[in-house]
Amino acid sequence: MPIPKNFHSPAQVTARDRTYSQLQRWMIDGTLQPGEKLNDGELAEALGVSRTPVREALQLLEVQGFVEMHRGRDTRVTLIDKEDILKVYPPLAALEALAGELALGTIDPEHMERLRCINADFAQAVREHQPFQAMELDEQFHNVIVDAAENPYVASYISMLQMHIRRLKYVFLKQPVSIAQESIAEHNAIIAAFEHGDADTVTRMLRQNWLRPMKELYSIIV
Amino acid sequence: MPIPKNFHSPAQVTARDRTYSQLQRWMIDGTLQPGEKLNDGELAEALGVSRTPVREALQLLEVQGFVEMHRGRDTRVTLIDKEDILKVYPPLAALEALAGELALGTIDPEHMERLRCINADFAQAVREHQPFQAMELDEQFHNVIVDAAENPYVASYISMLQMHIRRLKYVFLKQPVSIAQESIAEHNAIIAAFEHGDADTVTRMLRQNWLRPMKELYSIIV
DNA sequence: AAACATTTGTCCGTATGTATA
DNA sequence: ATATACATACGGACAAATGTT
Repeated sequence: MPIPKNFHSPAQVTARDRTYSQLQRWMIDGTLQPGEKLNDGELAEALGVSRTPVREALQLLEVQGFVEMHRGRDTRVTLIDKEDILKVYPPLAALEALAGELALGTIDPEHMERLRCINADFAQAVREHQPFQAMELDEQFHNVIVDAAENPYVASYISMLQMHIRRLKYVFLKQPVSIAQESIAEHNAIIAAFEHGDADTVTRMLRQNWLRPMKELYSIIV
Repeated sequence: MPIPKNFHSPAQVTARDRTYSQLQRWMIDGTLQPGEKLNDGELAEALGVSRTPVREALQLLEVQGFVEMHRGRDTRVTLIDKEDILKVYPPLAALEALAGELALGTIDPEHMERLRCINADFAQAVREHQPFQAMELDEQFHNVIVDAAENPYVASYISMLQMHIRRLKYVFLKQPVSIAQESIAEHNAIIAAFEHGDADTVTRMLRQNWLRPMKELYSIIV
């Protein structure tokens, strides 16, 4: 097993990073509910670290819109409502359409193979009614396109929006939503459009592949 | 002068916020050059605060892509090169096009009046060769549309990308760039398209109003 | 109206990690 | 290879601000 020489050690994950990841997970899966008050001292004790890394993690989460900090008053998980669904998906659809457009010029055979492979697994997960697996594979499919686009500004914002969407799904549905059949065909259409260099179809399908689930999710909620 | 009742105090600006704003300004205007090493202790002394708010400010700037922190090694202003111009503008154009699309349903007469007013001032600033004024008014014009769109996810990312573009302009040109005449006409076309509810023209012109300056800036650089 | 309780903000000392001699 | 210098990460105490009794 060849190990890269510059394997700059696993970059010892810091207390702040662990705290950040854990708090984000808890907010996404609903362990920390929207509107819930966060006491940095309590969190520090619960996580076995001091207040400093907790505070730093909370500030990062504030920038991302997961928490609201009120100077001298309190810190709370941000509230969400049904309408947030209609606010989060459109920018994601727009940026993924852009990513698709950019990827047309940089995508290589290896990327294409990954797309086909992931979509095959995705189709199987849908057939076998494994909603969590399907959701993960759906995200992986889109991440291949984002990777191919080679634009860090686009990539970082897309991943942030995906985290918000995860929270919306978990909080509103309490469980992974079963993904519609249509996605499989849409993914295939996207793959074919990449093969043909058809920019218009790539962007249109990528948009649709996000906006259709948005409407479905929105219509399910009370 | 009517003062809102819930005027939650001037929100006493914290040391962290001051530090954050100041460091960001310095990175944008080139006082802190790309690649420059940042010592939190030195910065703390220079700004008259302790290391904590400096560290916190640096972490926020890291998330935004203005600095890179290497655990136990150093913290530096991120490098930029010519190609970054081609990476920053497209997502901004895509999101502004989306903002325009969303704003079509929410824009009101007051917004329209502000657009006309700002563009008139913008035209004057261009005529009188005041590039800095013109740049500010150009940003204000676009911010009206973003405000009207009422989507915080879109708004926050657009403002971040605008900061990056400012840095690119300053660092590469050493001075505000004189904005092309075309922008005035494009702004008028955007205003007219809003009046007619012409979604296609709104999105197309907003895209063009960013991508044209991108190409100009890119072609000017070495 | 003033003192109190609570929570966040800041300071600074120390520990830990990284690179160099 | 080990030690040393330096920068960042963390911890705990103190200060400031806010809302309440």
